[in-house]
Amino acid sequence: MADSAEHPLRGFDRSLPMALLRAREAVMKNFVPSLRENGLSAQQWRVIRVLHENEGLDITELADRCFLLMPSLSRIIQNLEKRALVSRIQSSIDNRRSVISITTKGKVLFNKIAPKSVERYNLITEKFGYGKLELLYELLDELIEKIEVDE
Amino acid sequence: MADSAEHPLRGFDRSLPMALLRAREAVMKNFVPSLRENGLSAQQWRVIRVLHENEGLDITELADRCFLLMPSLSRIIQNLEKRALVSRIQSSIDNRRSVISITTKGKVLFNKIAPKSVERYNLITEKFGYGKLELLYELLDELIEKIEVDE
DNA sequence: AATATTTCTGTAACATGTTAATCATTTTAT
DNA sequence: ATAAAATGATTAACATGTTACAGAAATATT
Repeated sequence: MADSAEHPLRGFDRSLPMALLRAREAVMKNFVPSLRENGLSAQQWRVIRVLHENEGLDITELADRCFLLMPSLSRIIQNLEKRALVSRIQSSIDNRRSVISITTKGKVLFNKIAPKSVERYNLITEKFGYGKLELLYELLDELIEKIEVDE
Repeated sequence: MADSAEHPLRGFDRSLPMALLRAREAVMKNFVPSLRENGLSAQQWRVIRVLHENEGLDITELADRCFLLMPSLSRIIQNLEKRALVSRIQSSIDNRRSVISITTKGKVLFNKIAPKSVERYNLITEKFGYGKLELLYELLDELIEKIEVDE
């Protein structure tokens, strides 16, 4: 078509960031409360989850995988550390670096919550359709990829 | 297929909320800085934009259209009001209600920023393709709709 | 009319998002 | 070996996200 240059500012309801935000909220709805029942925020759950998948990460690596900025993660780790859900050990090679691991208590909590996450995901898959979900993933990945080329 | 019930917890990188968040970040990247140059956050821009489209909204209505929670919006309006970008008038019919409008100064700012938003959107449309973008919108809408049925 | 309930808005308290600045510890350059 | 630059992590400061609570005004109930 190549008529993209002629479109005026799209109505706010139809803007791409809003559509993505609304979809995300819809997906997360009804899962956040069950996290709260277990004393976790969505972001804290992300950290727990990533550490369960991959034990022993330095904070920079963890921030990258959790898609959290360092200042946020720094505070989150302090919080989780106080509750003994994660532990921190200083690297002997590089004194700047800390390595974070999930504790046994953290793993127990993970195993308690994980089934609810699976359940939620299965419900969405059922309602929306497996094929469409896969298509959506592909489109989102491609969108990100194309946007980030030379940017 | 109907095998949706058998999937274990998806790898974190591949979780739906994360995919949506990453896509949103990619879309917003390079637009937020140009907002900052004009002294606005992304949320403040949302409010300005919605008020420009639709002048004279009470705060509940505005929160709904901006997809912001009331406490956040309450603070944002106070901020924008101090800077004379929006104005508030008490409803004479219902003393609880405030009606918010964009000021002339707010409109000037909107007109300064809007072209950059259009430009950004056109670039994304060009890189990703108009057809795929429309497909993405449809999928996101359908996802939201199906999730929110009896929920 | 008096009371109870709902509605609109705001505040409180804490967690997170975000940019900038800081500090200590490497690593690199000279 | 020393100064300069880069790196890992934290803190500062302010805006926003989020749940709970509070207050005032309108509406419904009795």
